[in-house]
Amino acid sequence: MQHPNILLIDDDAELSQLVTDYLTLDGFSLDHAADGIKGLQKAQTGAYQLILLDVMLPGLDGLSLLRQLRQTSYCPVLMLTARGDDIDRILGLELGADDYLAKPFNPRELSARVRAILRRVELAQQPQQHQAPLLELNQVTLNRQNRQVHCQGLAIILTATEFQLLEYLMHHAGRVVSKEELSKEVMGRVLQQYDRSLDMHVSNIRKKLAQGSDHEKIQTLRGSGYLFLES
Amino acid sequence: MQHPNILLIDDDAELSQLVTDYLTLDGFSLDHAADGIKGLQKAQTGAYQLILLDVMLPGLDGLSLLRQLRQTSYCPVLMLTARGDDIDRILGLELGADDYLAKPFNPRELSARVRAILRRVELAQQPQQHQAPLLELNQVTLNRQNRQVHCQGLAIILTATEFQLLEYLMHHAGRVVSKEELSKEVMGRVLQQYDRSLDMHVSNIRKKLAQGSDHEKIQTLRGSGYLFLES
DNA sequence: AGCCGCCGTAAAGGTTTGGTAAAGACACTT
DNA sequence: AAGTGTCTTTACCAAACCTTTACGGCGGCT
Repeated sequence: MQHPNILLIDDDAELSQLVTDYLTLDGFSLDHAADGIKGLQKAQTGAYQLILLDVMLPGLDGLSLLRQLRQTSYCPVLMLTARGDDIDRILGLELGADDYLAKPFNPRELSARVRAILRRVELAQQPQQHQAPLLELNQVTLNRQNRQVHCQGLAIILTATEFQLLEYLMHHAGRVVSKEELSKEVMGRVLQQYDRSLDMHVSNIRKKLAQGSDHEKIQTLRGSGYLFLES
Repeated sequence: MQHPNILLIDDDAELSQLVTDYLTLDGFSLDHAADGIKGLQKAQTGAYQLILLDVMLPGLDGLSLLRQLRQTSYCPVLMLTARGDDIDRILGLELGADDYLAKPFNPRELSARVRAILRRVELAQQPQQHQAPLLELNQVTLNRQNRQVHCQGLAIILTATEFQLLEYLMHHAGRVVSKEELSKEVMGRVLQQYDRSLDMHVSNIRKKLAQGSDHEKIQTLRGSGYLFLES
């Protein structure tokens, strides 16, 4: 990657300028947002390889922003904290920050951490490298970039889970995907007996897709799983 | 792979228990070693699909262990580091760790990274694809991917059990397969006296295949079993 | 020929699976 | 505190499925 795009979300103008200057010198492209609302909007465009996020923010605090962002994006996030912030909470259970740095920090250390995260992400993503941003199959168009789905031109509004589920099915179109696999890969948990959550999501997706066309798209193979039909 | 085996090498008993519990819930089989020496011995058995390795260890530190392991094994390794460890050195060129995670970490992130690594390894091994997705014999085409069966171009709808049964017979075409074997392998139980279930399934498969062609495909060897004819 | 055991299969019976409405749980928003 | 959107759980139902039952055919054996 030649010039990784980094989004800096911080309301301290002086610090922001410093960070921007330093990281630009190190070969990164910086973009900046000064409050949480604008920051979230920019972050959700998916245009960045990494996000530097201040915890203390006007508009929308860093932790809330991260939580919301995580519903739609796995973009790596490095948190900028004040000394004394609850580190455990930031990196802890429900939130998925990748690293943190306490202010005031040494710009060289920031740069080193940024590079470490980017290297890690690159390693982890090598297989999926060339993932098409657009899936188009059986009258259904799924756009990974803006997370929009259309069926015969009609916009379909899906929830985060529904989108991921449909994405997984379409990505493996023509192949039967077991409910176990779906549960694990999409919802991140092992399918338990009597867990009907997955069925509900499929049901809801079908209902929504049916608005655009009455042609069956997701086939049930009783006892085996679901299959997205290629036509 | 049903339950990937993971070896955890860490001397922190509490953390080890936590990780073991969490990953077990996620469908992994965990084994544990509390010091570097035992860890290396276990790792070298080659019984694991992935190794979680703490850097700070009694007996033999994680980096040395990794170096020694790498002389004989390419098993993927995820390093568990303390914050502030020299990430560059861990992931760097000479040592072959696949990823790292700084303590304290989010168990969910650990699980996600574990799955990411396993997926990557699985992808890399796919070229050898031991299971052909398509079986084609005696005018019958059986597609494992989309679970479809055709006979002379005509689509045949089979139930899950029927499909598995036909798959097994076709996979062993030209050899007589005993009813005991079929019952065990396909329906997962030993054949009991007066159990006619298997016969019924065969009967139903025959009936469905007959829609596509009147040529006999599954031969009965009275007292011995069934045989899928190669032509 | 007559008997016995194995197999084919129609039909009946019982079980499992999946679709879906509705209610609950949870987090975030106003 | 009430409202909203999302995910999960509960509950009911129908359909699909598997197994059992029952009867009949056929082959080998005496």
